[in-house]
Amino acid sequence: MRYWLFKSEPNKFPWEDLVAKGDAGEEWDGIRNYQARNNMREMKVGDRGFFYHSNIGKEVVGICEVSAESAPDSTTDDPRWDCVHLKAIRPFKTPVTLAAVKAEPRLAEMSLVTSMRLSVQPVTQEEWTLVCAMGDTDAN
DNA sequence: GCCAACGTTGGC
DNA sequence: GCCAACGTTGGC
Repeated sequence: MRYWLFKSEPNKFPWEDLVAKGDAGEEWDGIRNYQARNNMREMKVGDRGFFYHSNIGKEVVGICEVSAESAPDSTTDDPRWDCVHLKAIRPFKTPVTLAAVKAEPRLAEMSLVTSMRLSVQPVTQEEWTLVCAMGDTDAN
């Protein structure tokens, strides 16, 4: 299983909206960046991801799961773009802020720090475990 | 609201 | 294939 990080602006699609979708999950559409798309193409059903609120909050607020592998993005006719489906697993007990990530030397190589603008990022096992611990949240 | 970073587009 | 212009993202 691999780990990822998904960004969302909370005034467009907040964590609570993904929770409300339940097990049906949500198509993670609208990604128009090749690197982000390529990351989604590598995902398998059951992969886990952090759900990060950009702009407002700037913190990891929950854990989600890939519920369908990458398929054509239904919001466009452009065949270049496809995306996975996500469903919510559990919220973070304590959200982990970007400031906290930046303040942690062991997370200096995390994509959230090094590739700030990438909207779908890979996360290593070590980063996953550490960020979950910082958020007082079950990593599994 | 500003602006730096950076990805994409399109003229040449 | 280069690169300037442009648009978007996202932290501050």
